[in-house]
Amino acid sequence: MDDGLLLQVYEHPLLSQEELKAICSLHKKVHFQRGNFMLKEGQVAGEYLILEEGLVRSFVHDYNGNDITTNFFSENEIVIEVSSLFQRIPSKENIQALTDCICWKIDFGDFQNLYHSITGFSEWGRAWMSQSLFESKQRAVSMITDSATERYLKLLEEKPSVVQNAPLKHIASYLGITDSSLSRIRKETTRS
Amino acid sequence: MDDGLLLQVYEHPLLSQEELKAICSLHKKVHFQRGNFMLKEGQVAGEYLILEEGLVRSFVHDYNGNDITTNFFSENEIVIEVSSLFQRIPSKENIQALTDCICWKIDFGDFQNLYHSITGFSEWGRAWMSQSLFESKQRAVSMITDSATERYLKLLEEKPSVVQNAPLKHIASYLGITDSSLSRIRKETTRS
DNA sequence: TTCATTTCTTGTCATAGGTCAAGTGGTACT
DNA sequence: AGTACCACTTGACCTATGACAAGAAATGAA
Repeated sequence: MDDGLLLQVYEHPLLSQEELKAICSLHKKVHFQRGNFMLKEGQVAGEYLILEEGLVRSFVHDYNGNDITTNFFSENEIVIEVSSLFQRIPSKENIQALTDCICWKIDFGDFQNLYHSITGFSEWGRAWMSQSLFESKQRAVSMITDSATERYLKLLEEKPSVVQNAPLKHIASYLGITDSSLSRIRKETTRS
Repeated sequence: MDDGLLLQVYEHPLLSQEELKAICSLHKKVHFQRGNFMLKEGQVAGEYLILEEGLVRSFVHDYNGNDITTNFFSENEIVIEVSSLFQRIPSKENIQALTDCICWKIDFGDFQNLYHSITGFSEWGRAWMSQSLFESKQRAVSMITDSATERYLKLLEEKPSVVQNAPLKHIASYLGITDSSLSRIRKETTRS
């Protein structure tokens, strides 16, 4: 099994080589085509994915039916809807492949067994989730303190592959602006 | 020990009465005076609190030195800086009592012992954290889809005690607007 | 009670970004 | 080749909210 990627994702001081092997062996390779949904709102997530290749977004619908991109997932990242997976409730979010994707999948049941039998794994999981929470809070603060242009430039720096590969309208809704505005911002910031 | 509050907070299908007792017995009552800091940026959190009485806020500083309130904690809520506590890193946030407070405190070491010895407790913790993550993501979406007035009305509905007890400037920075704007919004929406 | 300080309100004016609508270029299907 | 549909750009105008500044009202300390 070609699991270099997984070893990197699960790297944690409390996890031994044997434990890592056990964890990795429960992942299966899966493919998604551009446009496919990994999770649709209303479904209960039964697994999560580790993205080896491709670009993914999550989004919700606002009351006007417009969709708001809530996150982008790039290579080496965990693609997951946490509330649905861990609280066993229907997802409010959709998760969709923006390009063809290669992923490693692990089922919730297998995950649970590891989580409750390997101390280091539950530590890893908690650390991962606290990092996600931190990033989410940062996003909210950025919406308050940064201008649209600053938010765009930050995204460009932190996830250049998103800016290069995602349609402008998805990037715009992620940044909290209209696509017209993003088009103007891009024009301004490119001309240098 | 008067632990009705704690029993309510730790309510979870996988936790037995004995386990709940063990968990509650590791909490100690502590008091804070209005204005006191429960955590300052730069410190590593060594505990978390359950708020029995009072009102608390967390905040960060933006690059102009202004502070941005990132959250309010009301009675029965867990007052915590997740990243610092679980990743053992210095906090970027401050946590401060807005009124005199009565809390129940549990130390990180005691928490860890429970977390790794009681299956239901690690499930409870994960569920709690995934709920926090959900709320944080909702906040980011609300910043995008809702007007300032709508955000204010939502806060009023969800946490009326905050609107009644927190200074206007903290509420304003939490909502992502200036205090002048909030003052006008309040005037508009009150006149009914 | 007085003075100082903070909190909140209100006014005027400025601006980032929204709305709506038209236009261009690309891609896919028939 | 023609048609339909996206994705993106651009223009003209509008609006919510910010910036700044001056009061008023409340709070707290001496």
